[in-house]
Parts: sequence; C-alpha cells; structure tokens
Amino acid sequence: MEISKRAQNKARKKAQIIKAAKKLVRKNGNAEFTMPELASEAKVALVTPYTYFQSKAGVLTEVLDPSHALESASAWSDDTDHDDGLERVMAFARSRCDRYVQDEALYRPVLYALSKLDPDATAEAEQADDWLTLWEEGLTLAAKKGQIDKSVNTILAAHTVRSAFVAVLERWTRKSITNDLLILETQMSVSLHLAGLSQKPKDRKKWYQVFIASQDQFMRERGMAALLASPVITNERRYGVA
Amino acid sequence: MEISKRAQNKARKKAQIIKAAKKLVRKNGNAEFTMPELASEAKVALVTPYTYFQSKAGVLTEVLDPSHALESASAWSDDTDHDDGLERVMAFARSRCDRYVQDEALYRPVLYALSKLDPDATAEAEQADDWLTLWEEGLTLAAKKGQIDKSVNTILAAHTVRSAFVAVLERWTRKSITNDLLILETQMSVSLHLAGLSQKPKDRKKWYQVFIASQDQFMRERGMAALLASPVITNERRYGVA
DNA sequence: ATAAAAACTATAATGAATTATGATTTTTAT
DNA sequence: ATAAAAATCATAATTCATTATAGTTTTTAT
Repeated sequence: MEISKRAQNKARKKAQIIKAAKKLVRKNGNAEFTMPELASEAKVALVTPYTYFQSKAGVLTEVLDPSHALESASAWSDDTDHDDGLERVMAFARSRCDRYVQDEALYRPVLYALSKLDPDATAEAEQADDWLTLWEEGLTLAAKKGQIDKSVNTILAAHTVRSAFVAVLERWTRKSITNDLLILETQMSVSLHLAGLSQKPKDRKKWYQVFIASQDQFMRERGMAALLASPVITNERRYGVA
Repeated sequence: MEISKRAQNKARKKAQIIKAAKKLVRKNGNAEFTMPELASEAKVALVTPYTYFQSKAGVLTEVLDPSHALESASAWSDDTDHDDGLERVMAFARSRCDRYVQDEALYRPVLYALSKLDPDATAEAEQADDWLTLWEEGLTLAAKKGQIDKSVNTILAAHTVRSAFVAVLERWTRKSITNDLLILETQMSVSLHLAGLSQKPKDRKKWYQVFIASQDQFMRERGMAALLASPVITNERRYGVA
C-alpha cells in the first residue's frame, strides 16, 4: 500500500481536530473553547490534540494553516502591472488584507486567542521568511526598473514595510478596527513607504496622492472618532481600580 | 486631616505591591512570578493585589506606569531643533526607544508577560490618545513650516508613524531584537515615513539618506542573519509535530 | 497469524490565575 | 468611646491548560 494505514489515520484524526476547532470558532464567535470541548467535538480523547499539535496554540496555528496560505499567496494577483514593482508591493499588501477579511469570522478570533497563548504568533504567521520574499518581490522589480535606488537594501525595506503592515493587522485582530479600516490603514501605511522609497518624481507623486486619498477616505467614512475612541489607558480607567 | 488614613494606607499598600513586582521581575529576569509569590513578597494577602489592580495584568500595567511615563515624555528632548518639525518626530521616536532601553531589565519582561495576559497591552501603553498628540506635535510644526503639505492630516499621519513604531517595539518585546536593533529599526521606519511626507526636496533627500544610512548600519552591525534567523513557521517546525 | 510497536483512550494529577467565603482588623463618624 | 463602614486577611474552591499513568486497540513486520 502506498500510504500506510497509520498515516491515513493520523491524517484523518488531525483533520477531524482542525475541523472541530473551526466549527467551534464559528459557532462561538471566538476561540475560547476548552480543550475538553475540542476533544469531544472532534470525537477524540483529550490528549490527542496534544499529541498532534502540542498545545492549544499549536491547534490554532494549524487552523491558520500558514503553509497552505503560502501557496495561495504565491499565486496572488497576477492581474497586477508586471512592470511596476511598487504597484506590486501595494497589490501584495492588499492581498494580505483580503486573506484575513475574506474569512473574518475564522481568522480574527483565532489570531486573537493565539496572541494570548503565544504572543509571537500573529507576527510569525506573517513574518516567516518566505513571506518576506514575497514582500520583497515588488521591490526587487522596482529596483530593476529604476523606480527605487540601487542603494536600497530590498530585503530590509521589505521587512520595514511588512512590519508596518503587521502592526495594522494586529490592531484589526484586537477588534478595535473594522475590515475597511484594515484596508485603509494598510493603504495609508504602505503608500507612505512607497512614496518615501520612490526615486521617480512621477511615482513619488502618485503614492503620495494615494496616501492623501486614503487619509481623506478614512476621514470621510470613519471620522476621527475611529482613532480617538479609546481614552488614555491608566490602570484606573482600564481596570476600574479605586 | 488632609489625607485620610485610609487613603494613606491604600497608597502604601499599592506602592508595596508594585515595588514587590518590580523586585521580582529584576530578580527573576522575567515577570512569571505567581500571584501568591507576589503577595508574599509584598507582605500582603493574596487577594489584595486583586482588590487594587484587578488582575496580574493590572499589576503589570501599573508597573509600566503609563501616567507617570506620560509626564516625563512631555518633557522630552528640548534640545531638538525647534524649527524642524520632522526632526522633532524623529527625536520623539528616539525618546520612546530610550524609555524602554534605559530600563530594559524591567520593561522587556513586563511587556512580554503583559502581552500574554492581555494582548492589547503593549499597543495600549503606546497608543493612548495623549501619546498620539506627542507624535503629532512635530508634524503640526512641520505643516506650519511648510515641510509637509497642508493636505496631510497630521493626526492620521501621526497614527501611521506610531503604528509602525509599535510594531518594532513589539518585536523588541518578544526578545528577537536587541536594543540597538530597536533603535535602528525605528530609525529605518520613521525616516522612511518622513521621506514620504516631505515636500521640500532638501528634507526628502535628508530623510532618505537617514533611511539608507540606517540600512547600511544595520547590515554592517547585524547582517542579514538578524532578519533571516527564523525559519518558516509551520506547525511542524514550530511545535515539533509529527 | 502473531508478537512487537505505535496510537489511542480514560482517568487522575498539577499548576496558575482568579473568585468566593466568612472572619478580623482598622478607620471614621457620631 | 463606640457602632457602622471599609479594608484586609486566611483559607478553600473554581477553571483551564497541560502532564502523567497505565491500560487497550490498531498496525505492521515477520
């Protein structure tokens, strides 16, 4: 037999567990399920998720399914202008947003729970090396086309842009911002980076305009309140301390 | 009596608890102390920290002491060029780094532990509204001096820059980056934003140079390894799953 | 077909934060 | 000075994730 029964069973059990986790998240609107709950939903012993995924964080990370996500990301937006590297950076950023927005009911709760269990998780889901390469792709192209200077280290620049994106994503995760704000804030942030990197006045002007337009749209649609909603966080206000 | 005994006792107990927490963090190199440990170190009943601070997260947030930090931040770097708004933004960013680096042994463990107990904490410590005003200050000045266009919404722009800074700070918190990287990455990120915002060619060139110089320094001192150290995080590699 | 190996399972135990309970001490207002 | 109110305290209980134990079933290699 090509695939051993053991491997088959293993795969089936793992799938059962992940499926159950997803189901619970969707049912509850959060990922606060307990491990016994998960086990019983998956019709599996309590310890089985541990043997396969090590921990609850492990289960949730698998729900995020970074390896599969990577594949699909590699095939992103082929309709982008293949000659404009900067445009591709922005398109990639948008595709990152899409990924999460498209199944918000799953990703937001999972990322949120994960960030408690393992603070590195959100970042790591986005900050693995392979992802960095994808962020870099557009910059490399831009360098080749003379849109950015040769003295720019494209990997470091990609890292900087991605880091800014992760910050926006993490705010989204924590529920303080809506899907359209995720997209708008990403656009503000990335366009400003691109404006800063651009060597050609035309590009610079263009990205600067995108930045201004995003700001304007933000203000029009959400107003300053979206930013200023939360008060200064002192312990008193935060935890109601006397 | 001006200050009631109750208020005095309360203040004394709170101070005792916070002092004990700091002591434990410094002693252990982390903030993993248990609540019974904290209580006994503070010579206080287990529940007392709860009545004052609601939770362990509340205690740690108080250790961070955002209100006091705000005061001291208001008095930051008066030696900066008062006519250059962009310069002031960068100076402020550096002062944020300084705050954490200056007592790394306390802040890093506390922020780390806090991020598990309450994922919003790091961001909120930096993202309160009053802080935003401080980030904005330089931009307002820059707008007045014609360094940036009037069409820029300075609050939103401040928000964008700060958001990028928080991302760097959070990576620092998680220990993956050193103090000098915190400063370098902050510089890379902020200078790129400033280059993008600048209207005057002279300013733009200057900040772009800062960006390039920071990149170069990063490469010289740390090398690409600092970025590429971590492998793609799949569950297999991350949790050693079979 | 059968013994060894691998996967599971049920059940109980551990560790840490947090809550609940009810008693005791300290302050305050009279 | 004393009763009511407010703070503290000691102790036990609760809730989860995670581990440990030891037995049972399923696969595999012979």
